[in-house]
Amino acid sequence: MNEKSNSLKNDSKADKKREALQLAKTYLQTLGFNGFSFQTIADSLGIRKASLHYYFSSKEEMGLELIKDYESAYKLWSAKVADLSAAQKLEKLVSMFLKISEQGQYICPTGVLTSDYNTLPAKMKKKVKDFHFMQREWIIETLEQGKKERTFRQDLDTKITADLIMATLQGGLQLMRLRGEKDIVKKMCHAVFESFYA
Amino acid sequence: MNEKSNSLKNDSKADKKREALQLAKTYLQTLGFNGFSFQTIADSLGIRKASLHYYFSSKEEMGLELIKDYESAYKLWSAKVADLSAAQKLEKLVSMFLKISEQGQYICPTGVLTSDYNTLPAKMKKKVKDFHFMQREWIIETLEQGKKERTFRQDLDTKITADLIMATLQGGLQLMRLRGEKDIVKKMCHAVFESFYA
DNA sequence: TATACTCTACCTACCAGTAGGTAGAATTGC
DNA sequence: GCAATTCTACCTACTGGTAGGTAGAGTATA
Repeated sequence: MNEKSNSLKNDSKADKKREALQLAKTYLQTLGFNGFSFQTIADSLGIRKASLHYYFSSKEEMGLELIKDYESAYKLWSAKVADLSAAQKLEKLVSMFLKISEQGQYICPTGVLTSDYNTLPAKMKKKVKDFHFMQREWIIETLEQGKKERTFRQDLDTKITADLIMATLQGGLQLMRLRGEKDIVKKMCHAVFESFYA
Repeated sequence: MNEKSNSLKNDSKADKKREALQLAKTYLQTLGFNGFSFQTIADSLGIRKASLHYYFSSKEEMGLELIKDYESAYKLWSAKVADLSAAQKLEKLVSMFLKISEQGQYICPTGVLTSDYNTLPAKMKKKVKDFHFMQREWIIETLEQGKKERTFRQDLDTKITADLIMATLQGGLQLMRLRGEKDIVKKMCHAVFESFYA
């Protein structure tokens, strides 16, 4: 009475919420936060819009969970690359963004949320900022690691360089969307990274 | 009945349309194309929403006129700097973006429209692309000018560098919005431009 | 009087969110 | 072991509000 019914029900329990969040991520990164609605997700999921409110009390809350998801994914990722050299870490960072861009019209979550920033609910604004500073901190630390490892120039301004990397990746994905040429982000990043080396 | 009424009415003739377009630009660059409505503009303008349809048959058409405006402003600007050196031209380009960023929460029009791209009407998508390629062409030519002038490195890849400049400016303004630090765009650009010189 | 401009009044479609209900599974009390 | 109850995972039907857009009347100016 459990083995069999489990196989039937297992996937339609609490991970329907996960499915919804996954869809929301797709829509967020392709259409922006104001570009999709509960209806959009409900239709894709095959349930009613009202039922989504069973999982998320409001769109704002769904947005907050979305960012929390991105954050924990980033933390997981950075733990996985923790033992690499600074140069390798940056290479992996670019790969991650390249993977985003490969999925067609996707752009990076922080980029979308920054564009939509002024229309976002207050709590989401704060979360977006926090997420940004988290990513920035990681890049700064990685650049400092590279200086200690003597692979990066000692006079590298890690803060400005971190901003530069973020802007390049964020802006790069957006150019990619417009032009469809998959390799421009890679080329751009390598043009930037060149100047780091000692 | 004319002298006096003129001073009162003069500005409310055909340039009411210009006023509307100016407001639309503000809203576009702060809230995105889906972040404002005819209602928003009508309220700010002190007229009814329906009256706006006298000037713009649809929001799509208003969007198209908006981009046309940006385009002609860009052409005017590039004509004005035509006689400068390549290095000076790039400096002026940065100044233009800095001026945008100074107006608080403004980001660059191409950046916004790229973020909203997938929700845009077809004709607007095409216009956005055209505008992008126009800007790109200008930067490529300017970089080539700099190579001829022997101020820029001869092995500079003008196409990739043009993309890099655009991504940096576009992404930079977006970081600015999030962080509020006005000088990061300037610093980032100078960090990039450094590597151009011979 | 003609035309330029703005209005009221309305439309349909969609938005986020709420009220209240239900089938069935899980848990509890005896 | 079985009935009473509660919880899960949805549902239908609706609210108030906004979106883009239209028809046609009213008003001002030349």
